[in-house]
Amino acid sequence: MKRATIKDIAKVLEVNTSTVSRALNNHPDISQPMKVKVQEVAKALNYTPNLLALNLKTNKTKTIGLIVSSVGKFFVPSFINGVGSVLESHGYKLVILASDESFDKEADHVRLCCNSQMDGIILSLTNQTIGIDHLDLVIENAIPLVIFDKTIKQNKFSSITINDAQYAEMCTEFLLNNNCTNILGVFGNPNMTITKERLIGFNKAVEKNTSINAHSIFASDIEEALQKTIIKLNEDASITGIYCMSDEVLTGATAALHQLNKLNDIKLVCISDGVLTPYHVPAINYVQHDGFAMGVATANQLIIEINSKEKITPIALKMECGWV
Amino acid sequence: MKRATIKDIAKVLEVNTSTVSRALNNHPDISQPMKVKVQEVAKALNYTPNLLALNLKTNKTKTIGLIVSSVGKFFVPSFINGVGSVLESHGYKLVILASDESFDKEADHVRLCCNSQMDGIILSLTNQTIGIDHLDLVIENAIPLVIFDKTIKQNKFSSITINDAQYAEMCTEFLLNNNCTNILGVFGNPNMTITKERLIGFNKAVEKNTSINAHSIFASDIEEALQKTIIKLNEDASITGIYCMSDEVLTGATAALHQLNKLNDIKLVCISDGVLTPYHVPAINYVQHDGFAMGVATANQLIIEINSKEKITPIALKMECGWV
DNA sequence: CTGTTAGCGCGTTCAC
DNA sequence: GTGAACGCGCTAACAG
Repeated sequence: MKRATIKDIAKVLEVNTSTVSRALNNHPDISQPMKVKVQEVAKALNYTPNLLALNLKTNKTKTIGLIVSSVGKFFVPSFINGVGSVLESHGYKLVILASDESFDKEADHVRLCCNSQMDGIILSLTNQTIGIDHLDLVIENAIPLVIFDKTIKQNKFSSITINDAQYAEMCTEFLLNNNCTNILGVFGNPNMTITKERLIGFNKAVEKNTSINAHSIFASDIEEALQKTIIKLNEDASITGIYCMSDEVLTGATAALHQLNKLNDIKLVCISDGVLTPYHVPAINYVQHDGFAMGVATANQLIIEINSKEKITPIALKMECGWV
Repeated sequence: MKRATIKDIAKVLEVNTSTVSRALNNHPDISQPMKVKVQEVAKALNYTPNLLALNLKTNKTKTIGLIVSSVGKFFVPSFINGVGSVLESHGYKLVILASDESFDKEADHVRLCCNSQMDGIILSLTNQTIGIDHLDLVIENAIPLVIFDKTIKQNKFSSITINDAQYAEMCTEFLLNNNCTNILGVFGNPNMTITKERLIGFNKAVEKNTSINAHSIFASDIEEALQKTIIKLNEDASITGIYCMSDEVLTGATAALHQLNKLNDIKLVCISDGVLTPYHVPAINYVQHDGFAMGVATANQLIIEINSKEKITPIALKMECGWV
């Protein structure tokens, strides 16, 4: 049986479709008895509004696009859950688009979001992205867009991040305060602003104290972090503290320590989303960069911008992170 | 500037909208020069087709709904990437809906998918779901739906799973072959069919050999797995092998072994998506339940059913898993 | 209070 | 080869 439309229910009641439409939308002009009758027939016919027709009419889709390099193990899943929980309560759907660290794909996805008339976009830049000209389309179409976590310097869109340098510095100082005089910083992909910022914080802490010996390595995935950490620790056996900028590199570094049987000799500290980190043994100190909370904040900002009538001035929100 | 429509470009060329439409769709009836002119104006006006109007016309949305308990750390992210990679190449968008292990939410999301006229649905049941009556709506609307991983006995929809009992048995036998005579099985939420199946496999292996002592515990999250494993190991110090049915409980069990300092004394084996497991030290043997591959298979099956003209007879695909 | 009409943007008859 | 007209399902402006 084909899906019922307001036309069908209008036919049954021998009234006009617009009457039905207004009755269903509880319009004040419609009499109570009529409303009741319409409701009944609607229920009997299993009527549900055709959202596609509504979309066309209102030029809204109640859909948000989330463009992210990929749905990895860390941070992003929590972030998605955070975004999802907010969007759901506002009746928005969330479309996931993976850019796979390719700038072209990122641009494609942005285009897709615009062409599909999405009501908003949430974006985390790839490590290849060095400009935001590809987002001009978004501005032309007046689609609210919020950038989170991985961003670059810009002032056209709101961004939700943390103070990367500050927390990296905090972590590094923790090592120094724990009598580590020779430390290693394990960083992610060097192209990312987030990496550069965290490196700045690391160096800042190191430079405060001239007696410190510091190394740093960059790794784009777990395996690379593992290999480079092993090499570094073999080169310099006197390293006693490691700062990891993310859960991903932490996983590699931890495996390296395991393999070298140095898990109890070297102090670890990291910036982590805090989901798996609590299960590290020996216990590990970390600054919690809560993905869920950031997802919630990002989604909320996006909703604000969507609902705002006037053009909003972009904000740059730095979220607070706690020490665990 | 407002978005251009075929009307706008028709006005510029002083032709009818239908001419423009046909020209853009490369209809044979349209003269070559006209096609060229239309293309040019379209480009000049930055024209892109309004997908919303097309959706209404064709009753298709090029959108697939993925309903999953939540986007956790294990398996699901890889699965999403697998699904996404296939869907992208077919021009479909992927909407993520989290049911949060609530049957009501699952039913709500199914309803949403139907009302939004999604072209297909991919579903993993919550651990509360004991029937599929809430999917009748899907059948009425003739929307292709594929169930993966967490399912129950049914014959209305295609399902993509693994032979849970078989691989659980295989894992357990591995322990027995490694001289473990007292073993512990760590399982997930006991409501899930997947848990029951894996328990069956575990028990089957155990029962083959009467001299084996076996325990089993059930845990719905990492923390519970951690706590219960500790208790069990304290109760019976002679346990020398642990089978973990998933990455999640493995994380808890590993933490327990760490804490009890038994990591090198107890043999671990598990069914894992194989993303973090390779970094376990000491190395751990596992049957790889590849999330990405399952995502690809599920998406492919869904595409087949979407493209099929006739009603398809559901298949129940059991994917092969490799031993690592 | 309810009916009529028009239109969202596009594709598709059926004419000419 | 091109134009006119209609319809997808729904809402809003205008009547009465």
